[in-house]
Amino acid sequence: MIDVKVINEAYQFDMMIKQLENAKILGVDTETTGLDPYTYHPLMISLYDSTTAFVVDLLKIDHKKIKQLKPILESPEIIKVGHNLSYEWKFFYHLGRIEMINMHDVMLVDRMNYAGLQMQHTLKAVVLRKLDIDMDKTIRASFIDADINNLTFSEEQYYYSAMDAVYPVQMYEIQMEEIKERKLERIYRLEMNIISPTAMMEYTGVYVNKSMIEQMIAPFTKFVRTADKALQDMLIGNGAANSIVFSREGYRTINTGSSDQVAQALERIGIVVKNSAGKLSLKAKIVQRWDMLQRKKKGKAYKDWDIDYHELIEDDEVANALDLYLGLDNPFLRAYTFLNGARKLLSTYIYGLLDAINPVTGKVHPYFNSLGAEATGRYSSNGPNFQNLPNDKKLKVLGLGEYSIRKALEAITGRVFIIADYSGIELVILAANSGDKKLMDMIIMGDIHTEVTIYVLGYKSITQDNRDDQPHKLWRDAAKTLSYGIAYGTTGRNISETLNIMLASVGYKIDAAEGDKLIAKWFELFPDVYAYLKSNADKAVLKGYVTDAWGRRRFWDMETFTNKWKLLAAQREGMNAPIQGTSATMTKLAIWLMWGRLKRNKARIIITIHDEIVVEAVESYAVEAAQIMKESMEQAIRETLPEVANVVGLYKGTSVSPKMSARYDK
DNA sequence: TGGGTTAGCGCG
DNA sequence: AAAGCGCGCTAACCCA
Repeated sequence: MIDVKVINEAYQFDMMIKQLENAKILGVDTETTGLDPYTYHPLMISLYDSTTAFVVDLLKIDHKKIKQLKPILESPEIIKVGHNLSYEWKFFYHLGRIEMINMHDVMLVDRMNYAGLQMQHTLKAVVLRKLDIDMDKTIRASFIDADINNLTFSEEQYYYSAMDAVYPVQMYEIQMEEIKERKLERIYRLEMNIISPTAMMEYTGVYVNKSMIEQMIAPFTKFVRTADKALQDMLIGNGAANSIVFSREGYRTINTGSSDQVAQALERIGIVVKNSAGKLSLKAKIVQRWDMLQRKKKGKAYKDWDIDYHELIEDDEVANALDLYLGLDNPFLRAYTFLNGARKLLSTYIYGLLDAINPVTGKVHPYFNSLGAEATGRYSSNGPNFQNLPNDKKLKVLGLGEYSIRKALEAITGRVFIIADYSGIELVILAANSGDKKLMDMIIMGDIHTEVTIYVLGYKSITQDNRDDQPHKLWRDAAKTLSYGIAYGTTGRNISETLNIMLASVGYKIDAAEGDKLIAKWFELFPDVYAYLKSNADKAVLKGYVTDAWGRRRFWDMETFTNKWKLLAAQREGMNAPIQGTSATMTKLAIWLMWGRLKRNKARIIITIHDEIVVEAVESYAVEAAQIMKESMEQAIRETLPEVANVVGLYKGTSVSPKMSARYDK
């Protein structure tokens, strides 16, 4: 039985501190009324030094005393063990400006040790697997939204809070053993190190210009409403309506937000768009493919729709945008896909972003889950997701190019953003890991995509000088898609479908078999890449895991391989995982390196998007910060891809190019 | 009403 | 029938 000591008087707290100073290992857990440090109320701190479990009752202890934990939590001698420690990190930083170090996060370690196996990583799930203890969550304390004016804790609640610090300590040795077995020591250190910069990123947040976003509501709503009304009128006028519903807002035949309803309505008038499984689908890619094929068939069984948006729509702006959208020929599909795109931006990024603004800081504080993509090791972001904000091009295609979601993210007064990214890093990794000298040379010396355009697609008119002009750019984009597709384990069928759409305007058309030939041709050019990808596909299937440059592993449940499709999926995933994993490792290392060098009060890492790192720095420090970022990112390349160590110097400023971006201009 | 799933789409 | 990798979010839809 664990000895639990409740701390509710100051002298007890002081005695606890004395004892903990001698600890070697310390379990850490906190209880609060919510998830957001700026708005929640702290309730308890649980600490376990492997002899005593302390529970500090923060309803009774002065929060100023939390600062006394600083030497313990910041001690490099005492290892802090907990579940999802970025949460605890923010807690102690917020309440005591404590920067916890030397951590072992049982949640992250479990994600790393079982990457790809789709397991649960809650404390309850990990404790069940590692300690064979079933934590009873029904008795356990939950204090979300608790009314602190009316709150006292029961003995049971103290006990169960204490256990949240105890179990992680009991799992420590077991997990360390697993790490050793898997040879994950180096990745483990990196993942634990970046807990601090990750937590700080979340804590710092990003200022979002609220009024800039609010100004987008009216035009975007207009676009959605107008396109919706046009589509309704077109469906009704052409006999696709089963019923018409009148309301205060107007009339409608279907809910255009339902792709199912739209697909069925279109089916009624002979517009039957199906995916390869034969199911009705209105996915953009499927729609584009269908539209292209119909264009070819014109004059046969194809009904030519004579619809003029300008007759249906009063607003010229919307009608003009609809005229051009995606180059689709069919006016129904054009209206629908356009509507769908505009609606997505309005709901997810305009309203979504406004909802996410923190009432205390006025900033948005997304979570950055450092092993969110647990299969490959990449970060993910949520609440809101800052890794998929639409770029300006997307808005331009919709005819809303005068607005920008990304530009609404602004550096705070007196600071600037510095954005540094690895460009085309996945192909660099592919070249380095496979040892394919030819691919590496093409990346470094010339332009890989232009070369592939010439040698694989057989389009010879492109040169380094004309590559950005049409139609050459079209071909180069197709070559780029082919190269990245290959790194993802693509198939001939997929390549044929994708390239046929991309190159439709120049009359390009190949079938699946010809797609296979293109892939084979690509591999003829880069034979070492073929051998490398093949060996990873084999490893995934035969050993059940593959490794990245630092030994990061992705696993598969080999029992599922009796299913042919799961086996094929594992081979594709096996080809890609070491590439994505190495890229993730590289970016994480860069984050760790710059975190150690950037002056905390002058520069903060605020966002990471896979191969990009954004820092917010005071203007006078920006040049120095940019240099530190550049050096950190280059060092990260050298330490993850030693093969290219001598090469990096050659593309100083291109492959690693911190761009100064002064978004602050008030 | 509330949770889980599906379709579709945003990003690298 | 399934055939490019990795994520998260919204709305619709289904079921209890």
